[in-house]
Amino acid sequence: MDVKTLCLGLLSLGDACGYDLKKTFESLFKHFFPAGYGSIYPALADLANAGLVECTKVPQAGKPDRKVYRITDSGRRVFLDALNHTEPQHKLRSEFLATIYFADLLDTERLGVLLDDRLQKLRDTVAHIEHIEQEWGPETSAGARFVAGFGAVIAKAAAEYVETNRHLLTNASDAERISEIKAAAGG
Amino acid sequence: MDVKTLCLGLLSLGDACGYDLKKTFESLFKHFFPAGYGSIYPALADLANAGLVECTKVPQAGKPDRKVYRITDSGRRVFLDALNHTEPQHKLRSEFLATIYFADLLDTERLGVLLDDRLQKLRDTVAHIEHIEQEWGPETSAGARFVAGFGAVIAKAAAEYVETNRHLLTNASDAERISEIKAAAGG
DNA sequence: TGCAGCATGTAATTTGTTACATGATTAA
DNA sequence: TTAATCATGTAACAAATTACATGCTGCA
Repeated sequence: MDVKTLCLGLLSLGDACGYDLKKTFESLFKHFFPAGYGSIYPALADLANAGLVECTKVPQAGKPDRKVYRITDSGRRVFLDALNHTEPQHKLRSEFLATIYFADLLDTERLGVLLDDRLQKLRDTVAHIEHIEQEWGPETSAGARFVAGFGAVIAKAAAEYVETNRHLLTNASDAERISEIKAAAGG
Repeated sequence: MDVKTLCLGLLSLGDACGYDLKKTFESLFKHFFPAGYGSIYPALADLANAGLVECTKVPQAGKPDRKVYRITDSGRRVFLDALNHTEPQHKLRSEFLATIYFADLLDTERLGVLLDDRLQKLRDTVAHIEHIEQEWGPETSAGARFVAGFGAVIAKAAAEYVETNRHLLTNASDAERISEIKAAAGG
């Protein structure tokens, strides 16, 4: 599943132009499947080229034509097929954790900033997801709700972990750190 | 922070050849910063080319020369600099969540398989991290322990979420699903 | 006056993945 | 005899990011 396939999937829920899709990617999706214009516009062009979507140009005053895409029957089939016959991956790539791995090479101040920043981002994530959920009506799909809940739970767990364990990286001497961490692991 | 920089960082902890680094990437790192030979070997070549590491060839019987890399002073400086002057990202790309978002397009059986698979992978992750932690001696860095703990906590939280909420995707009628999810969100 | 929002894209670059290519040793 | 481990790489390909390029409207 790449950006192209996901665009196709989003179009299966309703017509949209590239700008609209970008907004969708900026809501819930941004937390687990980010994409920018540089991926979305070429994806739409490819999909149209393959006959999986159709494009209608809507003229606008003082703006480029709004190119509204609609999924075709063929597109629906292709998306269903992708959904059912590919094993979905779940990939994390954390420069944050890689950096923290080398915590003893960082000075205390820098380490504090990194942890604070991450914590802030995690809290922002939770707040953003909860905000999105509040705006959802009763028609919202179970899938969307499940995914939002997943994101919120993970971000909360991560934030709590950072909060309760950051002192292990900064406070104590090496010997103290180790015994504390061992004790924490046992509980 | 890319694979190249991370290789440099790992070499700051001790000399290694590409094969050794791959094993390191297959232990804890695989859960938050995966890399294959196709990234590691070119990375080492680049680092050597830039004078950030030095390479010593150790002849072996019936095997290619073992190319042992050692970080240089310049390499250490560059790594320290990267660690201190880049804001580390934390990127998730989940085809799994994207697929689940479209749960209502999946038949129950397929959905069940997807959830079971993910659950199994999450449990494998927890088991693997705990196995790694058991083998660690008292000299293990606080950074490594923090990162391992982080990974384990997140995987556990994810597994628990999937376990306790999967029925929302499969069991009930649409109307029942929605009220259940709302109730769960409130608690 | 300046910035955010609407609306489109292209092109270069970066990065990583996958497949290919080789080959001895050792344990089950 | 078959698979895993050790040990090296290259080359083609896929995919996404970033920077570039344009330009009107409406609000503060």
